[in-house]
Amino acid sequence: MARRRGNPLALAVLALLFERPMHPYEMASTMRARRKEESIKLNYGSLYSVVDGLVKHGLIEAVGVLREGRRPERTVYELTEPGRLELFDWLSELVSTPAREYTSFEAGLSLLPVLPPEEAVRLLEERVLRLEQHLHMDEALREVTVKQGLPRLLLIEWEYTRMLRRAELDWVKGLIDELREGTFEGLDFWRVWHERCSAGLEPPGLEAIGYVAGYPADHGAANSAGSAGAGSAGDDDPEAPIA
Amino acid sequence: MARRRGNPLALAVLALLFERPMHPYEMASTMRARRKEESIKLNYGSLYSVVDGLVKHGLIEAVGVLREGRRPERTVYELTEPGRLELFDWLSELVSTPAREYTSFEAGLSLLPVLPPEEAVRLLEERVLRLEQHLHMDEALREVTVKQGLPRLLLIEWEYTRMLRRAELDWVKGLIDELREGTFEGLDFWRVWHERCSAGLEPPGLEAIGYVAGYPADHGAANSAGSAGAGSAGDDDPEAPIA
DNA sequence: GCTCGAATACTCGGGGACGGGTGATCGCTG
DNA sequence: CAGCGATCACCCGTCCCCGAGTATTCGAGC
Repeated sequence: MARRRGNPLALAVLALLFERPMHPYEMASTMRARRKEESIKLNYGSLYSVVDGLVKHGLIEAVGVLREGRRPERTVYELTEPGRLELFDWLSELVSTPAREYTSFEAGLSLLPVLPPEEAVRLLEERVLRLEQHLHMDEALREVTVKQGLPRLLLIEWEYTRMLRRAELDWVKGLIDELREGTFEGLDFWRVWHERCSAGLEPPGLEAIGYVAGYPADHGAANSAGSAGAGSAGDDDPEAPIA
Repeated sequence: MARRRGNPLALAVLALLFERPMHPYEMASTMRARRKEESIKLNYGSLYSVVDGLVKHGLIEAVGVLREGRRPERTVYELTEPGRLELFDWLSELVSTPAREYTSFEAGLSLLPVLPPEEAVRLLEERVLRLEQHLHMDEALREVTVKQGLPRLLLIEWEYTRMLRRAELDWVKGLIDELREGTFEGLDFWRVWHERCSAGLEPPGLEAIGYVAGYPADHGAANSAGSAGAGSAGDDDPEAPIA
């Protein structure tokens, strides 16, 4: 009971069984045929464990085992009533409620100051190229798929991701421009800070540009006491924040 | 060697140690102070295991154990030379190379046909509301943070996600409109398909709209035997899924 | 009729993430 | 000075994920 909604693959399984009973391998094939592995991560290891999980929670159940020719057995599953409810409930949640997702580009951006500005620009330009390539390939693949007769209804997620990629592309281009033109706020601080770090020195704190404490005002006193520790000389600022 | 680049939290650890030696708990505090937990998933369980992993691969090493007052011991780590290289290499990859990411909304969209169209619209509208709320809260939080003096350089990732959310918002609105106006291609098929599934019948195949086989042309012959809709034709089908 | 490759159907063991503990200490208050 | 809550610092058991492997069988071509 009260199962943790983890892997979306489980939802996909429920959705497939909503159409008709299937055995796991067939679920995988169907997902492939409909290009759903593009939007829902699929691999066999996960598939079978996810199916087991659903059985254990009573959301699906085995309806029989077939053997055809002398192929291995195939266990066919069907949706139970609780499973049907879970399917609608879970899917509703996914659609109606934006969830915090952590993308790796976001992670990269948030650590960007670690790189020297010039290097950052170079890498961002590389990203632009790659994004453009991906967009073209997507486009091509999409045309093929549509020609095969898959209706738009079954490809909305493509439109979504395509639009996101495009938006990202534009944004990155804009960022590059700002960096190139030098209109990006704090660029000089970036450079200085980076040089000192690379040299193995204590980096300058944010005081340099008006930043005072590493903590929001309300945390006030409580500070990770001994941060000064290692190399730096005795100084009045025991907690040079970024330092 | 040849370690698998998994959790971005590991990268964040490397980045922090690039500035100066720290003990794990301090890394966490620093990330919080800089609002990095917004873009890189942080929890203590992962942090300590990630640190262990980095030590095991020789990318960081313990430089000592401090005890201050009579607090518990704190093991302080520093970056090794291989660690420094890995840091730059990994970060470069994140920035320069777009990676396939699976978001849950994408998963939701790709299974959307499971819901009746009216319900889908309702849920999408809910999403619009929630997105707008989030955007406003972000905006507010951002203002506060900026007033605390965090420079733009340390908040680029916010600009990125904000822009993404905005783009999503617009897109969802557009989709809703199309569905409401009935200009969305295949809407009637959707309705029919859904009703039959709900009634426990075999859903109509895609032949109804010109789609022929579950597989792209080049797979040709090999078809997961029953995909064409067992219920419809006379049953020469040897493996009608359930009995 | 034989071989090669692709498809079928699943198994398994390692590894990593995660969340919920667990003490111990510090500061404040009555 | 006793008690209370907040903070500090870390550990551990569980669950879940995943990718590589395996054994079989069908079909196409020579």
